[in-house]
Amino acid sequence: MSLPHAILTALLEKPSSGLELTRRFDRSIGYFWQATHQQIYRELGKLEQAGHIRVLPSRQPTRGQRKEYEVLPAGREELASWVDRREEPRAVRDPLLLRLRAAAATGGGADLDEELRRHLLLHRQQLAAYREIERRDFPPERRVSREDRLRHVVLRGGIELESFWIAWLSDTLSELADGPGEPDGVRPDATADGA
Amino acid sequence: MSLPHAILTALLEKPSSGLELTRRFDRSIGYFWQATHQQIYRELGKLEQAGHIRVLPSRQPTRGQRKEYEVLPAGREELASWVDRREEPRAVRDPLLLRLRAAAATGGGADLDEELRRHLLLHRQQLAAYREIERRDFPPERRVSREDRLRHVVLRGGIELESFWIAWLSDTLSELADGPGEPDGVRPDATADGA
DNA sequence: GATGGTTTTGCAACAAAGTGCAAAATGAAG
DNA sequence: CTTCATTTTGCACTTTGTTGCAAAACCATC
Repeated sequence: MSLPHAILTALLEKPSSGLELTRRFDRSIGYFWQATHQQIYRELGKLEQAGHIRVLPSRQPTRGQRKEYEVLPAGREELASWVDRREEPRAVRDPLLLRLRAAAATGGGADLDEELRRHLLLHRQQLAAYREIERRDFPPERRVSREDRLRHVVLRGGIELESFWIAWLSDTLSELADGPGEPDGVRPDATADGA
Repeated sequence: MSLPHAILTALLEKPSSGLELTRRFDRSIGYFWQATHQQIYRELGKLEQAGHIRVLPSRQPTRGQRKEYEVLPAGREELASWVDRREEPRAVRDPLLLRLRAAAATGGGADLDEELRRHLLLHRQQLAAYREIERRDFPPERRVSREDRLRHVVLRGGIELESFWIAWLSDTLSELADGPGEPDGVRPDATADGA
């Protein structure tokens, strides 16, 4: 539902071929909306048919030939109207939270800790990547344009989301680590069944 | 991918009919994984065929007749093995962040503020709901079971996620509010083209 | 005991997202 | 100039999620 808009945004920032778009979805845009090259090509086709984008230069062979796309006025308008639309906040839908709940229900999840630590590491790496981008692209300046501010707050969103995960994972690990505290007063010490 | 596991978890916590499950997906479980009743019935059918759950008592008419499901050992095992599986952290995929970026690209988004404030309100309400659940279900006690701890950290996850959104939305609103600061030194005052 | 509303279950069609695979062009190596 | 790997594009299939609608049971009322 948002993929076409993600693509329009990317193409507005810079006209690109399908492959370039794919690469850009592995960086910037993709940090907030992922897509494989297959999805992208499919959507490019639809957007072209809808008259929202067009192929840039001359050659028009069918396959294997690079095609650069640019956004047409209709596409820009569609994107602008999407921006102004009202949409309900996306509800949380996270498998990890669900898995913890399932662990509570089954009484299992012996080595959840390892998985949590693994996620913690990954989120730390992602946070570092975002911080690096912020350092590079948003040096502390006054008088920045509205556009720059928008891009910056989006990045801040990514940064704070990663920070949230890191904090939550850390809390969760320590909460599950100290004193498994069984309901019946049993104090299982180092036995591996704390999980 | 996770829906069957969400259902198994819910049924482990308490055997239910499709309709009861639907209601429970509007509360607890649904806070982390949403599903409509149609999805739920479809999935119940699959889970039954897979031998993961079964209809509880006697009557077996076809339609309109209430059916209570319970989890079978095979279902519990499937769930437990899912808990122990490794899964990559789910990447961020949020339309609102994307929309801000689109606003930067189109130069539009005149009344984004209103939408941001609306989301802020909704997240505050959700946070209040979570806090209420926490107050009711997790009074400050020592010696809680591992299961309770798990359920509690999941709820904390929800609470902190909502807190993140509230903080980010507030920051974003104030960042976009003060001095639109155009790049060329132009200071557009109340003119609506700040967007 | 027919009628009409509500509850509970479910099918069917569609839309969006994810995966596997291959065709046309391009370029390098023998 | 043939062969082979690589680049770029794209089709086809599958799964997952969403929406619209309806059938069977159940319940009340006339």
